[in-house]
Parts: sequence; structure tokens; C-alpha cells
Amino acid sequence: MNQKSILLTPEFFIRDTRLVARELLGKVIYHRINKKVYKAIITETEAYHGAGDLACHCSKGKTKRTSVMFDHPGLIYIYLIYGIYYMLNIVTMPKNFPAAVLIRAVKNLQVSFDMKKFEKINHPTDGPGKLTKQLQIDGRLNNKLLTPNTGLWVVDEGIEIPADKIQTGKRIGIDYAGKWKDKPWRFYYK
DNA sequence: CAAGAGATCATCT
DNA sequence: GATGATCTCTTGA
Repeated sequence: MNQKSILLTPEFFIRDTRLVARELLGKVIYHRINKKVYKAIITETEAYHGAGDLACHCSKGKTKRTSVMFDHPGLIYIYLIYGIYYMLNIVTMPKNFPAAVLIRAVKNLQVSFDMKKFEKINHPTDGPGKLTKQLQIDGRLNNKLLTPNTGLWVVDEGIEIPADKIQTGKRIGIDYAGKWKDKPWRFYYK
């Protein structure tokens, strides 16, 4: 980490989910596992905001699975979908307001054994299931804090994304969510 | 190309 | 017992 790098703390995630989702674009996510460190640039996110948002799992109320979204910002929410793929989310908003950002895509995947030299890996990371597979992220991180101590963390390395390079759109795969399905709460770098 | 099916399991009803 | 914030492969026009 150089001097310009800023580790994202719960302070960053305590704000409005849509703002956090938008600002996460261009940030760098790190995952340390088995003596390797993966890193990649976040390029696509979606916001799931509040118990009223029918697309959000938390609209069903507080259950074993969703309780982490009601907890402190900066926590990691991971769940298994279709029995196969892990979805990576980061909890936002103050405690007791259920919300989270889904990380949908990253790019420039790299791996390092010493945190100094990074080597590029050319595997697809342009989907929420693909990126967790490539970064070797699984359910073990669920309910943990997003910090280097845990092994998963996000850094602002000063990558600027011009406003005209940021696209918004409808969220994917939530056709059941009534009027909420058309909310432009998906953000991506074009 | 677009559309459809199958994979496979934690969680909730 | 049903289902899903996905992905890949197969089918058919």
C-alpha cells in the first residue's frame, strides 16, 4: 500500500447505499487466502436498500441469513445462490437499517505472494458468481468485518472514473420485485 | 444469434 | 418441499 492508498473503513459504508455503490467503482478489492493475495478493480455494483426494497433479501424481515444486513456497516454478507455461486455484498447504512451493496464485476485481476509483485490473471471476473470463484471468496467470510485482519478489504488507490464513464441501469435478476425492479440502482464502468 | 434447461444447496415456509 | 441478486452449455431458427 503506497501513501496515497486509503483503506475503506465502516465510515465509508455508513452512508446511503446508492452513494456507496456508486463510489465503490474504481476501488480495489483485496483477498488474502492460502498465502496468496488477490486484487482487482471494482467495475460493477448494485444497491439493495432498506426493508421496503422488495428486491432486497431483507424485505422478508430479519432472519438468520439477513440479520447481518441489519448489523454494522462494513460487514461482509455472502450467501450461496442456486446452490453453486457465492454472492459478495458489503453492508451499508447505520446499524438496524438493512442494506448492502452487491459486487457484480471486477477487472484487472492480479495475484501476489509477497504484496509487492503482482501478476495478471486472465480469468473472467465479469459477473458476481465469476468474481467470487476467481478470488476464491466463499461463505467463510460471511458476517466478518471488511478489514485486512479478516483477509478481505477494499482500498481507495486514487483511481479516478470520470462521471461520463459511469452507467446506471436496472438491477439484474429481480423481476419478482414489483415496482422496485426498475430502480436504476445498478452502477457500472463502461 | 436467442431461448431454455440444468447444476445443486442453504435458507425459509 | 420450493426457491433463487448465476453461469454455461445445448438447441434451433
